[in-house]
Amino acid sequence: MKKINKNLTSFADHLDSEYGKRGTETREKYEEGFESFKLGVMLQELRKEHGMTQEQLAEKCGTTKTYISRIENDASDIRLSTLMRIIREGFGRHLSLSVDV
Amino acid sequence: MKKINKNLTSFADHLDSEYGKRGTETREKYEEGFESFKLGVMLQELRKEHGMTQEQLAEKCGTTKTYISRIENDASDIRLSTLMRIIREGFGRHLSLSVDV
DNA sequence: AATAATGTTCACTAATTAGCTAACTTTGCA
DNA sequence: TGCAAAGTTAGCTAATTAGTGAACATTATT
Repeated sequence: MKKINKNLTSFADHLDSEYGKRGTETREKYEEGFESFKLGVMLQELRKEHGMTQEQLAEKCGTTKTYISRIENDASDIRLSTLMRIIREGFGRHLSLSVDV
Repeated sequence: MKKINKNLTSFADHLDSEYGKRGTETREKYEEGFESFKLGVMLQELRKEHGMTQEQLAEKCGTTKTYISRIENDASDIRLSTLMRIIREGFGRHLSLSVDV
């Protein structure tokens, strides 16, 4: 079950198919660790879709493969500005934030 | 021109109506200051929709009105985990991230 | 199997957020 | 106008991210 709309990498969709809809047990379990794990997966997926190595991505957004690895493996929290920079400089894309119930 | 879907506060929609579609001059100008300004607006809107004061919001998510004010006025960057905490604890909602072209 | 490429971990520093209290300012209302 | 509530700003400290290079580990490739 992969992306339908190529123009939008919806992490919500990814979550739904990967962990079940919100409210289910597996999903709730996931939500608890939300901050500590989804972002790395999201970034790694993006990076691989773009066929880049960590080092190539790092160069594009002015950091190091060390840092990229840390983020992908959730060894660190991240500033919003840094996340946006990686997505913008690294992938030429744009981070959208939305708040759902 | 306000929200159509009450279940989703789409910031992208907000931006479109407020600053024009991406690519236009006003929007590009906005995008440049992206990190430094939209988040505060988004949080303030949310807070007011919930009829809360900064102090009430602060209490709910374990911080101070001082900090909420700083974020709303973009006097500071923010950690992703902190943003999520505010939205979760403060509004009982959930931050969604997506990456669009 | 050996080598190269890719990715992870370690150790450290510098920069920035987050937390806290108090003072100050603005806004709303009696 | 005057008071109270709400919001902003100013310092300061502690905790954490971001940046860096080197060493180590894993994965691919020949």
